[in-house]
Amino acid sequence: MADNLVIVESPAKSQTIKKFLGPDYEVKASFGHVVDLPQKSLGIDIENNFQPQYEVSPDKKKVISELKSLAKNAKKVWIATDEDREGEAIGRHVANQLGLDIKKTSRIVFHEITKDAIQHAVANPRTLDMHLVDAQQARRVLDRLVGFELSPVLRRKIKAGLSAGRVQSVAVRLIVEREREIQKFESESSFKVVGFFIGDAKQPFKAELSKEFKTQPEAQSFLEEIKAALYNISDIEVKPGKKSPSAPFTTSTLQQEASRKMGFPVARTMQVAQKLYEAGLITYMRTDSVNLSETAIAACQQEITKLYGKDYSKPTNYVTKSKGSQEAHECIRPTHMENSVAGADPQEKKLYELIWKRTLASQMAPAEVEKTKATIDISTSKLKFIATGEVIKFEGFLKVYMESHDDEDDQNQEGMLPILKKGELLTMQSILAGQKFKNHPPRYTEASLVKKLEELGIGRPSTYAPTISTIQKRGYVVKEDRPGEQRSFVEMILKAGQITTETKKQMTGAEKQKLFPTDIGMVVTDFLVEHFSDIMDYNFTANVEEDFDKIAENQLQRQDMMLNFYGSFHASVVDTMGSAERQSGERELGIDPVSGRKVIARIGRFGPMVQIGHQDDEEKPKFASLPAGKNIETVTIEDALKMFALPRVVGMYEGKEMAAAIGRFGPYIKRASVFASLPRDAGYDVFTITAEQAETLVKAKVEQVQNRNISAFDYHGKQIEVLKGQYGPYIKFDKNNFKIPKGGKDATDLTLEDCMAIIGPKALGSDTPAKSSAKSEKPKKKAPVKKASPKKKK
DNA sequence: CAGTGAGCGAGCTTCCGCTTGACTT
Repeated sequence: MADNLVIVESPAKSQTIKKFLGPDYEVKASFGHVVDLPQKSLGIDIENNFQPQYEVSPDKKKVISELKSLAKNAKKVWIATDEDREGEAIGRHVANQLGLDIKKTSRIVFHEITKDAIQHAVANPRTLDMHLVDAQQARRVLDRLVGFELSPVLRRKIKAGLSAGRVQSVAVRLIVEREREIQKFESESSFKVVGFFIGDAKQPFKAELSKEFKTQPEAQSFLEEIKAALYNISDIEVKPGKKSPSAPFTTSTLQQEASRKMGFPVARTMQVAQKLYEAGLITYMRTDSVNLSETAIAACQQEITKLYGKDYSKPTNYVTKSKGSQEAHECIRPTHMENSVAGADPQEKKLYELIWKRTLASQMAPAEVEKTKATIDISTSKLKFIATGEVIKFEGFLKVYMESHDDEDDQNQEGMLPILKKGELLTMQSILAGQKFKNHPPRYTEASLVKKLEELGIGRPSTYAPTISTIQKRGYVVKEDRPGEQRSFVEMILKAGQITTETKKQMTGAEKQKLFPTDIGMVVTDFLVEHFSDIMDYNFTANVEEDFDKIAENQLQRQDMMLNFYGSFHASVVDTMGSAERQSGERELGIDPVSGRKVIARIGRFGPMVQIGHQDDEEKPKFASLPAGKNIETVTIEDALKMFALPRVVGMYEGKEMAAAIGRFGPYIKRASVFASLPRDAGYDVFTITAEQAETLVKAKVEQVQNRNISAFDYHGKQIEVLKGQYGPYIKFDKNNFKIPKGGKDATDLTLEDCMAIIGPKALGSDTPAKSSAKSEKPKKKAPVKKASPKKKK
């Protein structure tokens, strides 16, 4: 039994540290927080200085009891949790649970896991910082109060199942406001003029006109003006420039780059990184620090020198600049720089490579470039053409890594220019004046939302991915692809003294894996902004963080901060609960020309919808769902009226009606009891699909269902079916599906006994032969009765 | 697989941050 027990947060870390400390030290993990507020109640004694009522988290009971018994047998316990607000609190809570004397317990910290750092830490212990712990308590209590008091307001005033919080509600707000900006955005177009020239070097190059024209006539008259012009280079400017590498990865920048370069959702990036971390291949993946340990810097230097030579190495220490960063860890980097390839599967390998390259590049020399700018005079105009080019003189870090950007299409791809001389006369090959449209602000991707949140200091590395998934789970936001629209644009070309004008078409506005607010998301945001503007303020977190810092520095008492915040907050909760009207996002679209009744869009019990008429009218209102891709704010009366035309009878097939409608799973054709989905991307439309097309779909579906059955058996009055499914044959029994094990019999050869074996005694269930036939009939009778009466009506 | 659409309010859920598995598909 070791004399010393060291407690850290992460089990993967404990292994490495144990190696550095030797046999006298046992290193164990707390697995994060060990106590928390109760899950199902507020757990804060508001009257009594907002005292939190912490309890051991259910999944940590085992951890605590194990630590307790180890601590009993150890001579000394060291608290080595992360050096930040949360880590200090974890340390305190662990010490409490183990019954240690807080004032005497040794607290050690390190920011990197190297032998030196750990040994230095052990040689310089301190005690737990209770002010820092207090700051964490303030953070925890404030988040709980906000979440548990706001969520019920939303459920009462908007819809069941909703939630609000300091982080998630602001994240949704960002997306809602961006969407409205985009809706409001009116794309202006202008005419950009590009000339293609050839000089003495006989190598064509292009140059842009220094001015854009607002209208086509302006652009056209310019082309007329220069029809017979001569061009010469009036000036050449050559400037050296530098490009520096980016800092090594933090959680947020890793998520952004993995999203841009590999298309990973943020949760996947974290899962894959976790695997790499657990395999000991990279450092901790939840960090806001860009700091590299000295040993890591040295390892990079060695690797760069070996691979590319000494000139490419430039050891650099980066400084973290993000708001509210706590820097308890290093940046995300490979643990062994000499391994340029690592990882167990293709995703891990790709992510590792990205991390390796980014880390290495961060320690490499800047790239040196030469920027050339040539000004071209036009003999018949005062305007000038400008040609720019860039030549890389020294690759530096670009040899390894090039960061990508969100707005790729805005970037001017600066290419090479041929050798040009001042005064050189140029031959104009052609001049192109093309209509260009301004783009609306981009919608957020998961990763760009994380970037924005980090800039605002909202959320932490450990919560970025969960937050993104929460706002989707709550139905505030959806991640979707949206098809673009066709747009026509004008292009004029001046060539050999002739101007030709052409109208071309292009696709625009297509979105891939972008975040869109839902109607619920918009209504909730509007409601919260109206009634709780301070919490919805983008600076709310930054402001409370200042207070937390003051608490940590003993310049502010936790109770004072809580009192100050809660007084006005709770008052607005009570006020809003009492006085605010129920919100449904109702919007009047217009008048139905047939009935003369109002057409409105609103959120109903089951989500957004359109309706004709009002509940209070004598005639009952008619309801329909919103068309795909529309929401309450964008739906038009035409869209709405179209939806009321469904289900639409398309025609007859063998004496029975075929109807087209849109259901939960998209558009479909129904004939008798057969439902056939309209295949996507096949150009079908529920409103226009013909009887012939519908018939083909129905026939195909019927055939598919017939082919699906391989065999069926009777098992005490229940069916065991062997079916052909999308992913191969399977067994269906009692509404459950069972996989047929590989390597066994063919699905077609399975007997009843084989099927029973696959289903297993547990799933075969209670209706065993042991029970009397009378008993086994009972549930059978009950079942259809239950089905017949709709379960929701009460 | 493919429907629904009110409101009261019992009873349940809800927050953010720190960590991994134990579960399904």
